[in-house]
Amino acid sequence: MRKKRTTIYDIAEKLNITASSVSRALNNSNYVNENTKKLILKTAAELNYKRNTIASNLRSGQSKTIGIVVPRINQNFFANVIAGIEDATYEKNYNLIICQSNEQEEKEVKCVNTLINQQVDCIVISVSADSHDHTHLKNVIEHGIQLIQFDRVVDELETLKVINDNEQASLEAVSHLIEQGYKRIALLEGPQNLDIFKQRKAGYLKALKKHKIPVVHDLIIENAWTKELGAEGTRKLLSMPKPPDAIFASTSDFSALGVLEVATAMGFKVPSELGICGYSNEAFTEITSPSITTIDQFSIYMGKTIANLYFQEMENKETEVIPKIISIKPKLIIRSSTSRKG
Amino acid sequence: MRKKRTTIYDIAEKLNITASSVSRALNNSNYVNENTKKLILKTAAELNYKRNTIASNLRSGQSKTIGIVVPRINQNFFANVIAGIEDATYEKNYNLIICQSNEQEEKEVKCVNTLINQQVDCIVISVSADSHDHTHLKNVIEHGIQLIQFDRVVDELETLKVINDNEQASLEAVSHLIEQGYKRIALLEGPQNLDIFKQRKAGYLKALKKHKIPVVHDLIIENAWTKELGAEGTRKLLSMPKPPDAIFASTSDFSALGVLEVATAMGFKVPSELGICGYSNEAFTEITSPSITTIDQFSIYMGKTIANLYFQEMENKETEVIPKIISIKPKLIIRSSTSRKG
DNA sequence: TTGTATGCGTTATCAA
DNA sequence: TTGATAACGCATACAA
Repeated sequence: MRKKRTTIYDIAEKLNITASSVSRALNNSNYVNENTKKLILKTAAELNYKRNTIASNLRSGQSKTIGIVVPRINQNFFANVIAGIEDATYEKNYNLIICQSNEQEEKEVKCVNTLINQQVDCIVISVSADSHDHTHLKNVIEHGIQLIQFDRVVDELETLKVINDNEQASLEAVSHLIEQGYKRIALLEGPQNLDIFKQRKAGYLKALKKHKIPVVHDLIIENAWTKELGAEGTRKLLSMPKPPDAIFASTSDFSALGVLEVATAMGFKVPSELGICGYSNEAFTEITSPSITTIDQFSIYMGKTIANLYFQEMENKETEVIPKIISIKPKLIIRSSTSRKG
Repeated sequence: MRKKRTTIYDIAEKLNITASSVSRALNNSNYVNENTKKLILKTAAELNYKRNTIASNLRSGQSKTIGIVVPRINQNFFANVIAGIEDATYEKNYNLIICQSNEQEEKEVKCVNTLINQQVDCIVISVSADSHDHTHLKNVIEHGIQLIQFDRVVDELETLKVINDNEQASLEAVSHLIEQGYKRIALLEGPQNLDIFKQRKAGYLKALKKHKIPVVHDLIIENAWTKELGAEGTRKLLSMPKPPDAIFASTSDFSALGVLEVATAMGFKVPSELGICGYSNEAFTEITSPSITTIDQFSIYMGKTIANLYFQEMENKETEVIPKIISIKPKLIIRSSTSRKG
């Protein structure tokens, strides 16, 4: 069923020249007669010739392909980062191979290996939640493949990194809550083996300390990073004898949504009796009632940054000093769910 | 910087055998001594050998890669379809190359050509809004590459297709509105060069006809397929001397959201004075107030269906009759924005 | 069961 | 400016 494709030999044969000349013309080399070049290009178009990138890649030893591994493709943040990367790489004729780890280390390892097999030039990864062993990532480096971590990074691995300043963002969010007069602020935290969640917690603690508010450990709920878990944690919190007057869902807006739903169901008024702050600026946070205060991570921009970082690193090998870690400052988006003053 | 990778020759050399034996062992051929096979596999692991998929693909003439072209990666529906495809193809060790056309025909053509160059085995595409010429798609077929269209398909192109039954879904949605007592039902329609939007309009017209409601052309708003355009159309509709009592935003939930915002701002009560129905079951439709009635397209399932369709088609070449078009019946999700009866 | 030889389509090097 | 040839790494038909 697969018909034979036109190759440079077909073109050469038809024009009574050699494949080398055809190859040169197709690559716009200067060492071809202008007229034969035109003729070759014309014939190539007539024969509907398409370059065999695989053969070309095998010969040249590079694939012009970037591999991406994310926990889930269809999560807003990741989809946006990928879109950003695609945008920036498209112009340079790079391809993207996308894999999702489904938050499982085992699948993550398989994905990474596949990408190594594929001879990708660069692997961009945000590690999965249950990722603990990192030999597969070291392997990437050993194979001479550029490794760029983003968002969820493994700190001890010395690679290029593009991250959000999570601690600062959390600090600002919690400070904002305090300024709004909230005094018992609860934290929904994410898996602490992921640095991003550690940092968000650190920002929370820092804000409390800065404002001399004591840390109440009962107000910190572990592993509340889905809507359901967020809801569950909220039920617990709001049933306490002294419930919190604000909840910082540091894991995600989904978790914050869980908070909002439970709070509303339990008759707590938002924001007057309970302040809510999420994380990620998912589209829906703007249209809930009340709308949810959250933190924008500039995800598309983050993708573009990742791509450009790679290109820079390629171009100036050892000629320029390149920052190894790019930290993007997220932005606190203040909305109704935390606005009880002016 | 890129170190030399281990090849089958390195393994062969080390074990004093030939590359063919190594190749056979690595491919789990039966024509290798069990012991040497074990030895080879062990040595391969020791040397951190990774198969060069590019070379392998060049040799075997197939790439085990599926190319995907969608208007936007970070749109919920497409992200979900891709996630579904990834899920189903991952087990079979297929790779995905993802491109976005940004709704531009020119970029779509470039994407498709890149994928042809990459020797992908299959191209999965949902055409962009301004797509008119389809020679690039015919080209895919001419190159012996399996072409699967989904959602936004070009009808006249005889390829495998996975679609939603848009007409039926719209018919049900509008019928539901009528049953709820709405009498002047407006339609926000999408670009009519895309079949999906034609079909949705057809469903709308069919429902009116079925219930003997006359078509009022002023109630049909063209090209209202973003939140902004939906809002604009709604302002127009609700300013009419005889405004509609329901709006079917057949293009998307975003458009429906625009309707809801404008309606609320203009003081129309939803659903009592104005019914609203969207399309796609975006996550946010569940949490607006009121929640929005919409149509679920089973996007992840759609992705899996696409992948399985490809595998079936590959396996039973000419042995079985395969349906060329798979139509998935979307589901009407009735929520508050249209519920004014018991 | 193993080895030999060849080709997949392209490009780089060298010679003409 | 063009042509001949080798090489990228792997897989397979054929011979041994």
